[in-house]
Amino acid sequence: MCNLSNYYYFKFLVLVNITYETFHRNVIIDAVDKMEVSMTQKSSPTMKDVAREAGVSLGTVSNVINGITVRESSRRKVEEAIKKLNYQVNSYARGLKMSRTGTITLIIPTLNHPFFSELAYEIEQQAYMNSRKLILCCSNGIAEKELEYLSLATQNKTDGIIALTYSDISRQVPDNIPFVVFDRYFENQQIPRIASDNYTGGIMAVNKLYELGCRNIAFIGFHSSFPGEADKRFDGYMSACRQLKLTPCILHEPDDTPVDPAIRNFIEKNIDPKTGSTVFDGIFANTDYDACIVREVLESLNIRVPEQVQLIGFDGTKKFYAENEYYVSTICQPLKELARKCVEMVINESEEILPSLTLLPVHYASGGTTRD
Amino acid sequence: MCNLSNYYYFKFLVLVNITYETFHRNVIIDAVDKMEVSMTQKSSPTMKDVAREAGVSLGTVSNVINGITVRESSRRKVEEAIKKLNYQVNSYARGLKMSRTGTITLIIPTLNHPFFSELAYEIEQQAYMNSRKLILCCSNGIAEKELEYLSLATQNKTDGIIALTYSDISRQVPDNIPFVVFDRYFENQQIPRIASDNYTGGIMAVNKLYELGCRNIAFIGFHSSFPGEADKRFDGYMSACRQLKLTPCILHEPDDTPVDPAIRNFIEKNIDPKTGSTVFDGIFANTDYDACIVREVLESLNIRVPEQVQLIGFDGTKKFYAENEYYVSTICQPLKELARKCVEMVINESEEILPSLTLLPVHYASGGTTRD
DNA sequence: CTGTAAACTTGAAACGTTTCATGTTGTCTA
DNA sequence: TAGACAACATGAAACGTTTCAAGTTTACAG
Repeated sequence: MCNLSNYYYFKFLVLVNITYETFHRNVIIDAVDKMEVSMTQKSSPTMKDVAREAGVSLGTVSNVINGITVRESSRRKVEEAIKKLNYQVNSYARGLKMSRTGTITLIIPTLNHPFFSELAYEIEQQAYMNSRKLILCCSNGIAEKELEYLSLATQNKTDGIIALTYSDISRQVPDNIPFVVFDRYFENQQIPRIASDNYTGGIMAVNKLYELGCRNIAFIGFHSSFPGEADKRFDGYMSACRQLKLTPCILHEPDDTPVDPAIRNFIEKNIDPKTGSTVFDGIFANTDYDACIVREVLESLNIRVPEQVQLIGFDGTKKFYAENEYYVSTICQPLKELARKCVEMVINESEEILPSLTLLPVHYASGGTTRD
Repeated sequence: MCNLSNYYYFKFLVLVNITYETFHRNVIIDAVDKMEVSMTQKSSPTMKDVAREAGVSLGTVSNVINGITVRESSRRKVEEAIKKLNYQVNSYARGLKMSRTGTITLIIPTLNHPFFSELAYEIEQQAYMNSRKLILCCSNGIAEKELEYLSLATQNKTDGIIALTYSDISRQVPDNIPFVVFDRYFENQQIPRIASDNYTGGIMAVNKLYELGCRNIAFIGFHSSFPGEADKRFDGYMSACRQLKLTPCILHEPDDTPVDPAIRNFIEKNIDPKTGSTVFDGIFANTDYDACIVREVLESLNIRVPEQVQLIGFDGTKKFYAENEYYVSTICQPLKELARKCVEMVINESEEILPSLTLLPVHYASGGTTRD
């Protein structure tokens, strides 16, 4: 029974015209099992079958499949047999023997955010281009789930792990599984980390706002309790303010703060009663997510963006219904390149020593919340 | 060499204080291999190791691991040994023996659309809850890639396939791999299909617009050349118009038409020169994607939504920066339930005959493009 | 204390590959 | 034509599980 697909099962019922109940009697089940063997060739053909069909040995078939040189005549016979039997390698047998499985595991909080989903998408595409399968694990940022997924991954002898977690799982990663970390900053500094150049991005945002006329630039952001490269955006902001001799004006709370009220409160506190506008004329928001909320709050307070306040976010989140349009003006992370780097490093075919930190350049893109 | 992580490799170089070049001489490589064996215990412990450690037989260890009853004292010994050796099942060996791998393969066009990414997310969560791993395949809707992914999946002996494709791959699916299809309509009608109740959704949209005062309701949509349940939205629209005695007003083009110009053209053609507004006062757009573009076009023509024209889309696409807010008023597909159904049916633990079509109910949600 | 049934344990065989020492064939030289 | 070497083919062993027939222990009734 167990190996019959439902479709096939259904066909069989029709064919033999018996009821479901009768069907379950052992006698009939046996009959079915036998039929199955003769009708469909039950389990897929193996290399042995191919070898027999082609009249060569197991080793020769293996050589053909793995592209090892084989006499032309043998190769042809084997290839014909493979086609005839519709043979497919059993990658679990291969995995067992080789202890290489051709899978990469991605541990990511969620897909319900365009940044994560796009990153996951790009990583999948890169994995595909490198003939790897992608195992997707959405941890929701829950430490226990992160660990559980990790141990699943090691159990499955995955060939590499790409992680974007909210807890330090590096201690539990076996030495022999390649492991790269996106953005996050672990205790074990030897683990290769990949991120955007957030620091430069922060500087870029402030400079852009300055260039566009802002002289009073606020920072709005929420920091995770778990350290990562994204924290550098704030550092970039501070550094640029120093450079440009601007007075910082900052909302920087832990990320368990309710975002909307905090932003509203911060903005209201900074409204100049004389002008009715805010004391700042530019805002650098730590993420596009924050920037979108900032914009909504500003609009609800009848402060016009970008006329009264210009706004730059971070991430490069694109409108889902328009290729290449952004929800807000933003510093774009190079997602495709980040994905490529992650996959390349986790595969690391060259077997070189990997840099412990790889930063990729960001760029600015206008999204209507700035006057450019 | 090959099994050393880079981290470990690096440590080793430091330890032994030799140069990279020297390192590659065979002699030294051998030395390393030997060291590795003694230093880290190279490959993970196997059941045999556990059995030896616990002083029981292989079969007993297997029984403990698989929750088969075993004498209490043996169980304890085995569990201790497992902990001590940090044993983990090798799921490739298990997969080989059982020809069950614990994986579900999802073939989906992309993650760069909130509908797909949310669906993928929910399916992953369901897979996790059923102790399955999710292999993600983004085909970009390219037929060849769909087939390639499919054959990868069968080669990997996946336990089930959930597909949302733009070509009929059903013929290539082996009989013995459970297969369910999301939305799409294949030639082979025995394959279980899962979708939202698009027909009712279409009716719902029209009724809602009618309820809100519209008496002239247009349909705007683009149909794939590959048939699916989503085509029923249009049927629902037509049916509701008949019911309510409304005159249909339709833009329904193939989906390779450039969307933006088509919509602009359609709308402009339907502007009443007297009022400056459109002849229709309500629009049902086939997807939220279309609806968003419709809104942008309307706004660019200075037609106000929802004051002059009310607009309902389809899918239930939420704003990425606000839980439970929609980009447009919409008919929501029950993504979580759809995902649950897909996984449940592809696993089909009860081994029942599966319905060939499962439709799940949709519901309306306001998103600011209607006057409610 | 014995006999018997029930409960548990044992280890060889099998799953479908890859590997590799050994065997076979073919080719070229002298 | 023999000898030597290269090229290729062969199939048993191994990878780490599960399974299952056969063996051993335990519990309990008489």
